[in-house]
Amino acid sequence: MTERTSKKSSAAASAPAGRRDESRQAIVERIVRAAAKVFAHAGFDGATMTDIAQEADLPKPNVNYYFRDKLVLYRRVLHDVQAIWAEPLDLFHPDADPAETIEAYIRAKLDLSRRFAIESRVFANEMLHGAPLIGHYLRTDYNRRISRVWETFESWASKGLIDPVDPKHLMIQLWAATQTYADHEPQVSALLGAKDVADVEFEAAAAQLAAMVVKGIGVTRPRAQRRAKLLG
Amino acid sequence: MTERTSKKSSAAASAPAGRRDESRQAIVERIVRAAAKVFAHAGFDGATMTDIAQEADLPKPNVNYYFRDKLVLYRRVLHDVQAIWAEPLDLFHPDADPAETIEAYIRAKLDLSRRFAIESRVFANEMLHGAPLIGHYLRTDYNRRISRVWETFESWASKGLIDPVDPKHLMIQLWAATQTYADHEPQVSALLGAKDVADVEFEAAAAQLAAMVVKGIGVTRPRAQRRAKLLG
DNA sequence: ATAATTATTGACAGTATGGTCAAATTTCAG
DNA sequence: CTGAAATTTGACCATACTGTCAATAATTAT
Repeated sequence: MTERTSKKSSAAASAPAGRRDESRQAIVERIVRAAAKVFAHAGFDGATMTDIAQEADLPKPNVNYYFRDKLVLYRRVLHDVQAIWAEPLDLFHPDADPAETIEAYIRAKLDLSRRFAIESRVFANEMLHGAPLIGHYLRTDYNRRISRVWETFESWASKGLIDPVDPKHLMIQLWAATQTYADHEPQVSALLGAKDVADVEFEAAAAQLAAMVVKGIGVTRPRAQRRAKLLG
Repeated sequence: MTERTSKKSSAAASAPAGRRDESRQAIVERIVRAAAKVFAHAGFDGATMTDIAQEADLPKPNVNYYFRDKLVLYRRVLHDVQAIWAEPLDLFHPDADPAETIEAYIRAKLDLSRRFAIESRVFANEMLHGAPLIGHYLRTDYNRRISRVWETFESWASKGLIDPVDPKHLMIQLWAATQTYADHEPQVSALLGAKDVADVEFEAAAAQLAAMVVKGIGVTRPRAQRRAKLLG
């Protein structure tokens, strides 16, 4: 993810022909970061290239040099965002422990909300506007990836480890409950009396949500014992 | 909410002096509805007055005749939205039944998501952009109104009717879990294999969420009996 | 009827924004 | 050192959008 100097066709090595690749990477990343910030705060239409350039501390045409137009830049941001958010789904395995898995998932999602609040908002914005760009991804890759989750819940239910629940609604609701700490920050902060998202007690949120869900879907819990056996 | 012909200062009655009040009301409402639709789909910056006018089937300057500028129109939309969403909070009373109340709240919120998906998205958008306009409302009126909820949970917990939970996190998470059906429609639809929000099984979503929460926070349930007694 | 008030609408001015260009400037290969 | 490729940047153009205006029409009070 850092080194990408792929095909050095002949010999020599180093950069393609005109500039230190390192700096280029750094600049691109700086622009993407700035763009994410601006997009998150203002939405696609509200974000101006001037704002993004300013945030990246670059003259405006320079941004256009690295990203042909605003849409390309937005796509790039969205791509990065999407990659971040797909990961916690992989926690679900048919033979994983339900309580542990659910708790880990909730913690992972809440952790992302805390650490990547900006990216979360970009994603939410895209969703709110009908997902014109990532709609296809949702209906293909994402759906494929999450099908593992359905299988997992089916397996758990058939083994009697949990109540029979519709995992789809559960996952939708968990997604929402965890994202909201980033996406609805003003409301969350107002309710909790916190200054901003950095000031929120994520640990408490995670613990309570996990406990409620685990208990609420009737997870049977041989957790402590099994864990002890496996680890010690 | 329909009739509003308040102060007819002198006698005669009817309109102020130049036009049928009825038509005016209707037109204003048409504009607001159109604006909500466009704002929900495109956000404040993405929405153009031209789009709004077109959606309302009016020439553009006519919109500006009824609403001085875009911001005033947006404020009006936001005001209506906010009024809709505050209501379900009033379900919470210290001596109400926890299971019934929570279930009713969840159903009410999900029903709003279904019936007022557009308005929900306008609200979400405002929140996503830092709530520049309703931030103050959140920190004052809304916070005052929701304080009743905290008292209610405290009362329930002290009576041993529920586990001791932090109602703030619970309400935040419930809010999110119910709003998401409107705000993240593309994702929800993709997961459920539904065409759109109208095609979603809200009944299943509500029932499962309510059951999970009620069980998850350890609500003791004399519900069926008490209810039977009260109703005859 | 007549004047006053309210509403409608085509045309337009002012501004903001996205994206381009061409002239520097820097970097590197040979 | 020299030329080619890459990069930087100020100036600029075309477009889109907001809000206004003035001319016109509809409506009502007197």
